[in-house]
Amino acid sequence: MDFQLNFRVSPSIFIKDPESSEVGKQIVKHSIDMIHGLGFEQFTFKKLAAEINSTEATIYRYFENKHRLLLYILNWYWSYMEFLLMLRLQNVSSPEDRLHIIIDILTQDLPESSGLTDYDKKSLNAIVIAESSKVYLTKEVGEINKGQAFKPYKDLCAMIAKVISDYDPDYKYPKSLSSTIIEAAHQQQYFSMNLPRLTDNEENKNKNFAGQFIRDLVFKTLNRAAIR
Amino acid sequence: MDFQLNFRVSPSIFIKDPESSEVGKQIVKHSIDMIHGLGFEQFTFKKLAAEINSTEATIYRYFENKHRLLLYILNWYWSYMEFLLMLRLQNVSSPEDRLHIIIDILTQDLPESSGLTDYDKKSLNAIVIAESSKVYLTKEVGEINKGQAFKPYKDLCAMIAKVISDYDPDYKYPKSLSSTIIEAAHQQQYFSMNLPRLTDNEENKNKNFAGQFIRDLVFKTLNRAAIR
DNA sequence: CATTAATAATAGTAATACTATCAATCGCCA
DNA sequence: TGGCGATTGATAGTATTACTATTATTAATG
Repeated sequence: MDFQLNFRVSPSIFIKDPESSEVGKQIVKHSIDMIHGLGFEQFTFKKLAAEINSTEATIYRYFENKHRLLLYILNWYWSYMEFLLMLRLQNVSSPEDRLHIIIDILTQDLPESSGLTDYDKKSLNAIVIAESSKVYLTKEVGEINKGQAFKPYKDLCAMIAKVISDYDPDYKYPKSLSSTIIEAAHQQQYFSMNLPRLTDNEENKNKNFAGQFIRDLVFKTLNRAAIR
Repeated sequence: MDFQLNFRVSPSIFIKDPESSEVGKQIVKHSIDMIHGLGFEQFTFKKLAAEINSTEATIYRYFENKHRLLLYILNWYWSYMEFLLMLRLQNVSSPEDRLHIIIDILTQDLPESSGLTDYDKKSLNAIVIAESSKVYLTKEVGEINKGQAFKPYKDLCAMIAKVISDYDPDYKYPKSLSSTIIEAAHQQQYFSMNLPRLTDNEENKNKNFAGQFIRDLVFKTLNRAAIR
């Protein structure tokens, strides 16, 4: 269970590794809560510094700007998701069952701290839903991408795509379907909460609406491989 | 052909209607080009003022802030899309054909100015792909939504959902499928250009990749209604 | 021609997004 | 124990952003 070892973020994301010191960990931990509370736009390093009783200068020694910090958080999340998937899929051989598990993980709240970390999972979940696309929807995508900072996202996407292909080897768009369901999982949750008329979950009554929608979508789209 | 008449944005979006004056039109027109060129984050009212040889103060008389201006642009776009759909669907009765047309419109570039407006369609298209989700991914969604500012998006979504239901009356998620394909159309184009490994359009060779993927997805997901 | 409305010009404020400097602290090695 | 290096805190400062306010011009209307 060497998750910590597995979590190797590209050093291009940070200036100094936040895992390497106590302040660093505080920065990440509290930024998750604050970005959730304030929204990414209203979140500033000054406010974060006040919160952790440190200074802006210190935070700038770890991250170039708040966008990189968000990117770091998302990298952590994507790596964690891949880890979670590996864990939950390890004894499941049927591609169909594997797909069900993947969809559950994508659409349900993160499991409460299993001791691995002390990040607030509710906040992290909310950030992923509301802020994650801001991480790539920037003019700097190209630069960031060169620095390998989207690798964990691509890996996660490739891993899911692999299961899709195992289930339906003839399907032509495994990676696009994979990125689409990852993003749709966030979107449909966000819309359910904020713009429910863009969904069929009006009143936002159904807790696992996104999961049901995506499950239906995926299994109608794919044809189970013939059993040899 | 009373599109101009049809385009009624909720007044909560602007302070003074930009359609009501020459400066107003310049603001919108040039902001589209500049947001495309600089990206939304780097775009400022100061830069825009310089571009149109006006002042910040003047722009602030039209829009409270740049987010509202982006919202205005997107409102225009959503209304325009609905108009385009109505136009192209008016003589098509088969739900299947209607769906094909919808997917084409969602995934292809906007048609070059038919004289209706002088907005640069290339820039507008790029903005929609790269910036549109920022319009709802904000802590102010609730406020904005109360002001009816997402009505054109919801209308567009409902219109597409209606065609989906005509094609497959038993399908349970017409609106979610509709919002999902609208968003996926943008995403898959964005990923093809910037993070192609999240798609099956590596090297970004295929010009209408997003269209093909979505077409496949939609028609596999839906079951054509039995003909009575 | 007078009145009004809109804009330009200018100035100013508070907050943001940084950068720089230097002193205090802490761990570690000699 | 004393000193070295590395990290952080404290403080200050700059350029830019996101506005608001004031007054002078200009244009449009009646």
